[in-house]
Amino acid sequence: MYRIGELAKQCEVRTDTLRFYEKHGLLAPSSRSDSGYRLYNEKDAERLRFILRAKAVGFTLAEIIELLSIELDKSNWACADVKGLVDVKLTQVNEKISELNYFQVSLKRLSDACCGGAESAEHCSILEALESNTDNIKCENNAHQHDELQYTKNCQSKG
Amino acid sequence: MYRIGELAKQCEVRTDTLRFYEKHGLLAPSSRSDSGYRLYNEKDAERLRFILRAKAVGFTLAEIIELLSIELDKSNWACADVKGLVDVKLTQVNEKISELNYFQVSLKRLSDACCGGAESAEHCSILEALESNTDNIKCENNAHQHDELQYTKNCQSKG
DNA sequence: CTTGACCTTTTATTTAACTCTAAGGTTTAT
DNA sequence: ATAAACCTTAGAGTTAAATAAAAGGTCAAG
Repeated sequence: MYRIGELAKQCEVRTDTLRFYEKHGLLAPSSRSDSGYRLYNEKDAERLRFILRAKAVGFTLAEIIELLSIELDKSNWACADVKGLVDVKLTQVNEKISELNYFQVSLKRLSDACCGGAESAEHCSILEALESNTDNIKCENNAHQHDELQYTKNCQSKG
Repeated sequence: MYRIGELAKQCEVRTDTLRFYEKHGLLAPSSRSDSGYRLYNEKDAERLRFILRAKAVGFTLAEIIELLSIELDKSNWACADVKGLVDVKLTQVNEKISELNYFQVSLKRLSDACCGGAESAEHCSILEALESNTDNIKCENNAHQHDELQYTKNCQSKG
């Protein structure tokens, strides 16, 4: 039997987190001491590790509650149910990755167009792109005179 | 001059959002009507479009406030400052992508190990992986008997 | 026997970016 | 003139997952 602090340390979470999980129906200690302290047994600890593993692959707590309800009643669920949850999450993750990839490409394009030097931002390609249209970035090539390495490298490659 | 609803429609945001931006210092209408209605001019509209473009490449509102303060006082800032903001954001985006890629790979591995059929979840590879260790997934190959296509395809490829 | 670490509870705060509600004033079209 | 559509304000609610704070009880060591 572990007290809350012991289980928390073992699984590298905070005691707050364990109380939070209890309040939200993810994990309750199987007993209490005479003085009201939470007492977790090995099965509780396993359940916590299940939760943490599910979190580590991207599930939200709400989704983990679903997984746990299946886990505790496996014979009444099909593989299709479990795989369904995974696949829905996979789709969400892929969508988020797509969005971030778009950010990544856009930011990279902005960054590459800018010399990044000590020159005044008056002709900064980044600001100009945000002023008009991100899709059509002009390099600040001839806008300010300098021969900074990064600038030369970036802007010459744009023709 | 646009009233709030007009500008909102033009830029495909809600009036609530414009009031929200005003409260948070991103965009204030340059004047008010006699009856207190917000009146936005073309410059205000440009500023809103700047905000929306910055949002579209992944900047938070707090970061956009920084960008706007540079935009309004360009000559006192250097390209390095602007590019710095972009590059910091780029790093954050890349980190987030890495995390999501890890989720993606993990979920894919879970999904592929599971037959996804109508069989009982009692031997579901996904649940078993979450019970013990996500890194070492066993296929439910011989655990339940069936010859579902997906299952065969997935699990045979694992040897 | 007291100090400090640990435990209890309830309630509030955090972050981001809105979104909604309530209660009421204004404009426009019919 | 009246209904619909629009505008005003202040303030509360939403989501996710904790995290913190306040006020107090418990336990082991010295």
